[in-house]
Amino acid sequence: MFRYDNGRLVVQFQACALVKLFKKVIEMNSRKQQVIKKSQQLFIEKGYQATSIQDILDYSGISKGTFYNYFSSKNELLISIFKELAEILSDKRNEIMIGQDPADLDVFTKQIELSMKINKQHRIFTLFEEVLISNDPELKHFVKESQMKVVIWIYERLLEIFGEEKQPYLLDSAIMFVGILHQNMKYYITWHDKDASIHPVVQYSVKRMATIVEDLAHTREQLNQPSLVDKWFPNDQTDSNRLQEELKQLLTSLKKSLIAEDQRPYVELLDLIEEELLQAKHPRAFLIQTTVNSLNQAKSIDSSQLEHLKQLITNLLN
Amino acid sequence: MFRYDNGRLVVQFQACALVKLFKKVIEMNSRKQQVIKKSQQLFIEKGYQATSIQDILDYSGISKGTFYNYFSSKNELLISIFKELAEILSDKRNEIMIGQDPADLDVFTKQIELSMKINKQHRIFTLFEEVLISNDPELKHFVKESQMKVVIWIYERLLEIFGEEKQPYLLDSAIMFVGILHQNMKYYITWHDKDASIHPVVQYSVKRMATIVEDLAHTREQLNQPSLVDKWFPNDQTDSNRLQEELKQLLTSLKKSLIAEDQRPYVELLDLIEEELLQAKHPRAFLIQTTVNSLNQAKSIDSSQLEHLKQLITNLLN
DNA sequence: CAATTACTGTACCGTTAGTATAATATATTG
DNA sequence: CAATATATTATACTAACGGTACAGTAATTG
Repeated sequence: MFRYDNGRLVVQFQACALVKLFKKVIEMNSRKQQVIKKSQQLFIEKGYQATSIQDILDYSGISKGTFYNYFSSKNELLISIFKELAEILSDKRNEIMIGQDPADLDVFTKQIELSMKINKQHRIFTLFEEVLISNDPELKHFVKESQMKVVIWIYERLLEIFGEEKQPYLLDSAIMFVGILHQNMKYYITWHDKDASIHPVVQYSVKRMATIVEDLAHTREQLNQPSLVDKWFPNDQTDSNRLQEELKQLLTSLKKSLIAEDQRPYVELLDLIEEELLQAKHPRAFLIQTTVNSLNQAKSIDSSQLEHLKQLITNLLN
Repeated sequence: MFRYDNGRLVVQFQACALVKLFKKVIEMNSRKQQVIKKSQQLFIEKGYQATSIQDILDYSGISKGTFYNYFSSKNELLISIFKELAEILSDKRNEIMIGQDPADLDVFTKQIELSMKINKQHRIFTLFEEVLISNDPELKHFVKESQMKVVIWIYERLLEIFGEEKQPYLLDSAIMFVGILHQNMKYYITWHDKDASIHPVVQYSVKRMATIVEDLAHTREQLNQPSLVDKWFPNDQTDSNRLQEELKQLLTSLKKSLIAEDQRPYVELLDLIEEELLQAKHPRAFLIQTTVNSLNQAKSIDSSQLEHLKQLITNLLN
């Protein structure tokens, strides 16, 4: 499987074997995921505070030792859950964007509606609120940053939708949109049927936001300068984030065409690239490079996309 | 002090003596208030969860037995604090309204700004959030109801400001205004100087809300019917609330004129009426009646106002 | 097979909210 | 003033929690 060619290490094997190797290296599977899943269920049912570690142990069928082998604390478990959900959310949002006009307000509405659905399912708001309190500064910071990221994502989408000329007012609009949306959701859910579609709420909220954007552009009133974002998130971090977003979008699009062509194994390869590149603390360039090379064999991936992918990976790895 | 006149019990004495009697009957003073005050300080500094009961005992210099004699639990203490703050807020809001046009948007802005200031001072948002989590259903319900009351108060103010013809859209407007305001506050505070005036934020938020109201009236879009409020708060309760609000406004106005005329003792009498009428579980009609009667001697209170007061009290007591 | 690794079980620590109670101080009342 | 009632203290206690420590066991791997 490994061999030297002119002093350079070369790895060659089928996609399947590579997948196996990766799965082991990345150790993303196993019971840890199970524990996350189970505790997530418990948190949804009972809430974070109300769920004791003993509950989690009983429900997942592991011992305390194992738990603290996986997670250094209950809070760290919660962060893991949040991160996973954020990943899912981001993936699905990108999926919606494929082949669509980024400036289409309806696409944005669909993305928000989906986010709200997942939020509702997993009680993310409740968990966030529950945590904003906790004494763990790390956890607090994580949640605050997550919420900030949501605002920034919306801000950047609004930029695509309303264009550069509205830019000075779009950070304010994003902030207020989040407020409108959450508050509307809250009361709509308490007053209407719990299983009622949230679509009207989202649509209604988006419309209000659009009105606000127009109004702000007209009255030229501004509360927060969009440049404040850079202050909070250092430039290189936002740059990196942007690259990550771009990569994710590209990957989702590639995956879709692969699935359409019935070339599933390659999808797994893409998953593994994403995994190693975005999740691992120290991505192993060598493994990623190998995987990308083996993508050459996939016919449904055209060379320009592959070039784009390689470019993104190089940028992300430096 | 007591004497019988034709078989009817009559009480006659000066305002001062009456005040003393009341203070004892109502037992509102004493160290309990001190404990509330001290623990409030601790909650502001350290947060609710992070403040242990032992901290409160040490800081207020009482024993555990006394604490649990005053409050049945830590949560109940928190409710006491909330109730007191709500009282203060309501008082100050009414004070602002005296002699002003209820339809003036600037008056509303001032009321909101003041509420935000007090909220900021006492970290009410944080405490509310901190509590939304707790497992105590009573506490949760209390907080939710409090937030709902804020929305309803805003809704009723908007009704005064924008008039009946906008009524169908004012509940939605109130809900979204709360979202806009809170969200704007949150990011404004994190990005700007902590001691910066919040006036621009409030003004900005109110303007957006006004835009939304106009837009809704124009597009005729509605998410929540204002009648839903009655569903949540039974009619008699909202009626009672309205009476209470009216009483409070009248009292604040009376107090102001009394202070202007330098007749302080009567102010205390009014305080005691309010105390007994709105706080006590079973207001003693007899005591209130007596107090009101002794108000006849105050020259700065005209008879029409006194009649109004008597009418309100009768309505509230049945 | 041997050695590393993953996992279990149990006992333990410090802290927390809340209970119980006997002793003591402070008011109230006849 | 003295008897009584009430308010307060001090202390010891319970049960639950998050988290630690560690010796023993099962599974995996080269």
